[in-house]
Amino acid sequence: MVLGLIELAGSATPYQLKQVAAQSVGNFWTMQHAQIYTESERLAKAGLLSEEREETGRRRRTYALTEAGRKELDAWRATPATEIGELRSPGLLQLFFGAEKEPLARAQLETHTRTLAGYEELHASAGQWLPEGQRLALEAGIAHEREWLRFWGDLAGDDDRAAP
Amino acid sequence: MVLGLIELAGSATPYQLKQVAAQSVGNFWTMQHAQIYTESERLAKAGLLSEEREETGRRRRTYALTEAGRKELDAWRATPATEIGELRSPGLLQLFFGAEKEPLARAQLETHTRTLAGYEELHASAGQWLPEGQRLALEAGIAHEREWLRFWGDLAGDDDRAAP
DNA sequence: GAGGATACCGTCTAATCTGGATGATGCAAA
DNA sequence: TTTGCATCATCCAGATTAGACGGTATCCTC
Repeated sequence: MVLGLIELAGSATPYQLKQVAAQSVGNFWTMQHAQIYTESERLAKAGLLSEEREETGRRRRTYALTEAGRKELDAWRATPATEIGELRSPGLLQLFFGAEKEPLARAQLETHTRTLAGYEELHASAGQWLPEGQRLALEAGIAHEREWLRFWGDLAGDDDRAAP
Repeated sequence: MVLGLIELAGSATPYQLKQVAAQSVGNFWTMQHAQIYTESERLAKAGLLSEEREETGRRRRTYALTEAGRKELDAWRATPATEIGELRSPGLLQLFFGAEKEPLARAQLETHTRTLAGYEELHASAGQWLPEGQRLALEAGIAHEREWLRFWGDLAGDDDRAAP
């Protein structure tokens, strides 16, 4: 992720990476900011990033891909992942262990609705100018949010239909 | 998760928890086995679990919910989560950063297909006897797997349609 | 009934990651 | 000038991960 972000940015400080990540890839793959710092350092030590540091003031470190870094990134991209990841939804966990459907569904609906709205706005405003991979990832996010809305929506409505 | 699993089992050793988790909740929320041991220990120390240990041989520890543990679990269930979790799909990450669509989609399709088949089999064979929450969670998993199949299926087919 | 294969089970370690605090720098407005 | 806010880097304790390791029970074979 760090290599990929730096490729997109050309060169960047860890702080900038964190900013960029927060509004893009961070929606489905997160890293703590502290980890971005240590990871950049490690990658530099491994020769995959070049590091340039301000001598004064903030002493920011600016990183860029080295030839080895670009190769590593390409190699990673060229090896299609077979793992599928986890859903890891706290709400689903509560449902699994017997939480009441109605209030849970309402709470989840609210957040998912907001998230979806944000994605769709981004897609409408920036969709056409995004690199294809990023646009597709965004569309995947939108599709899954819609799925969540369907799912929790059904649960929230259940009681109304069942009660009478 | 540990409290919930122990409630379902009545009482259990960490090893058993790991087994049960692996085939159920573990599909969307994982924990390393080492962590299940330390977590059980911590919960016991906090008074939420009772601990009974074999004096000889394997010296297994068997845990059960205490009154405080049941209360804590109930409290957790009664506080609907508002967070929505992450998708965290390695394949999506590669797509985001510009990996080639075709081979990636094929690789992902294969795993997702197998996962979905497993879920559906489970649903067909055990669906009616599962507690409602567990069945619903399984159905959520199935729905999302279907979504992934749609998504990667479109990508795998893209080139065929676009090439000529 | 000895020996070995295999499954069962718990513990350990190093490396990494998390959440959040801390504190410093730079910039702009009052 | 000072005050406030955004920017930025580092640090820490505790939690988590991956996987090795070692011991215990069971069962099979000769």
